[in-house]
Amino acid sequence: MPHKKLIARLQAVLGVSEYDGAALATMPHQIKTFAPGEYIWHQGDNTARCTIVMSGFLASEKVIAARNQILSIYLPGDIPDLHTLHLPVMEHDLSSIGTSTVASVSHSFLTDTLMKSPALMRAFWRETIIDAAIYRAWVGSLGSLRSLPRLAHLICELAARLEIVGLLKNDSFEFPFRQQNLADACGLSSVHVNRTVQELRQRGLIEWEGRVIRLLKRSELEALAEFNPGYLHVGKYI
Amino acid sequence: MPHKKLIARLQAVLGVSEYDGAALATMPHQIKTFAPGEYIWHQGDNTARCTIVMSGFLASEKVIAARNQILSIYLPGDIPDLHTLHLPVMEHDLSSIGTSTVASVSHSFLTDTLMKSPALMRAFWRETIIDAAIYRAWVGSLGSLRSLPRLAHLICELAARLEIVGLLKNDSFEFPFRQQNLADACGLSSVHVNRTVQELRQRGLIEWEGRVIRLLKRSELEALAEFNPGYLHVGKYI
DNA sequence: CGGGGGCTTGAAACTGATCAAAACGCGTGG
DNA sequence: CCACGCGTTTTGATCAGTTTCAAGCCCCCG
Repeated sequence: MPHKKLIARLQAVLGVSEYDGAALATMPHQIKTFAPGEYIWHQGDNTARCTIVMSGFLASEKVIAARNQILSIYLPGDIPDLHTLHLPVMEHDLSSIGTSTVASVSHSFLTDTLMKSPALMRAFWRETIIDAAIYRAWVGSLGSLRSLPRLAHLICELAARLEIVGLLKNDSFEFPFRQQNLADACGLSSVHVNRTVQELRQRGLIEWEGRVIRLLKRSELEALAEFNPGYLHVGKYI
Repeated sequence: MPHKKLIARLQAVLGVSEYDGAALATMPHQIKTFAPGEYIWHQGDNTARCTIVMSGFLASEKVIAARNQILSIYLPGDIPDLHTLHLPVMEHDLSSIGTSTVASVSHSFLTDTLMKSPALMRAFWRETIIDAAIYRAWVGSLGSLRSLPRLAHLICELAARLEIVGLLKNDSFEFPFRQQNLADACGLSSVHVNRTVQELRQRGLIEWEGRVIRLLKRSELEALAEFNPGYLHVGKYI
C-alpha cells in the first residue's frame, strides 16, 4: 500500500465506517522514481494515468514571459494531475524537486471506482477543492505580500501541509529546494531570494542548511506571513 | 429557470441524453440583487447555501498586508461558493462588482441531488477543476507578468469566459469595474493601473468608456498577455 | 585536485508604489 | 437647468523594492 498518505487523507474525510478500503488499497499501480529536475509530464502531454506523490516534492511549472513560474508544489499524499481525469491534456509541466517517488494509476480504474461510490468521488472532489484553496492563498500571497512575508508564507504552508501527513518533526522537514526553486515559486529573482532568506535567518525565524529546514519561531513566522492554515481544511471534515 | 447559464454549462459536459434536467431546472432557489460593493458573504460566515451568479460580477477578496486583494472574479453561470458544500466557513469575503443578481440554493438540496447522480457530481467537480485552472493562470500572471500584460491577461480571460456563456458581443462586454477593482485583482496600485490602461488604449488594444469595454485587436491583446484559453476547458468535454 | 553548480555580494537600472493635488463626470437637489 | 458635491480618473514628482548584470566564493562530487 505505497500510497498510504493519500489513503489516510481520504479516510479521514470518508470516516472509517463508510470507507471501502479495499478498492483503493488494492488499486493497480506502478511505482516510479524521478531525479531532481526530471519531468513527470510535459505541457501538451495527453495523459491516461494519475500520479500520487509518495515521497519528495513535485512542482507544476510553466514558462511565462521568459521565466519559469512554479504554479504549485505537491507533496506526499497529493495527486498533482487529478484534473487530467476531466481534461487529459496537460497545460503545464510537472517536474521533480529533489528526488521523488510516485505511484501512477490509470484513469480508467479511477473513473470506474469513483462512479461506483459517490462518497469516494466526493472525497476526491474535496481534494480538488483544497487544491483550489491553496491556489487562492498563492494568489493572495503573490498579489499582496512583499518578498519577506511571501517567502515566509510558502515555508509556513509547506510546513502545515507536511504536518497533516506526518512529515513535520519538531517544526523541521526535508527541504530539497534550491534557492532558484523558491524564486520560481514566489515570482522573485534568485538574487533577491538569497537576500530574503538571509533576512529570515538573521531574524532567527528559520534555520536552513543542506536539505533540512527548521522553523525556529513558527508562530512569529506565521504572523509575518499572515498565514492562517484554515484554508487547508485540516480536521474539518464534511 | 433563472440560472440557465449554469445549466447550459453543466449540460454541455453531461451530454443532453444523460442529463436529468428536471432536478436542476426545478431546484428550489431564492433570487437576490446586490448593489455595487455590497457583500454576499463575509470572511468567517458559516454558510448553508450556494450562490449562482445570474448577472453581473462577483469578486472574492481578502485584506492582506493592508490592501484589498481580489482572489477571483465570478460571472454569470459561476458558483463562487461551491466549496462551502465541503467546508461551510468562508475564508474570504464575497462582494458584488457593479450591480449583480444571484440565485441561492441550499446545501442540503445540492448534496442530496449530487449524491444521487454520479454524473451530476462529476459535472460539479469539473466546475471546481476549472476554478482551480483559473487560479493557476492567475498565479502565473501575478508571478511572471509585468503590469501591461497582466492587465491584458485579466481582460482576455474575462472575455473568453463571457464568450462561453454568450455574453461577449463583437469582442465587447459589460464591464462595471472601477480602476481600483482592477488594481485589487492584479496586485497593483490604482495609479499604476490608470497609466497601464492608458497604454492599452494608446496601443489601440482596447476601448473602455463607461460600463462597456471592447477588445479592438483581440489576438494582439492575447499575444501580449501570452493568453491561451485552453485552461478554461472550452468544448473539451470528458 | 579540479570542475561546476549553487550561493553570496555589489552596483546600477527599472518598475511600480506612494503622496498629493487637480480635473473630470455624473447624479442630486435647489 | 444650473450648481453643488462626491467618487473616480488623471497627472506630476519622489521614493522604495526588486531586477539585472557581473563577479567572486564556497563546497560538494568526481
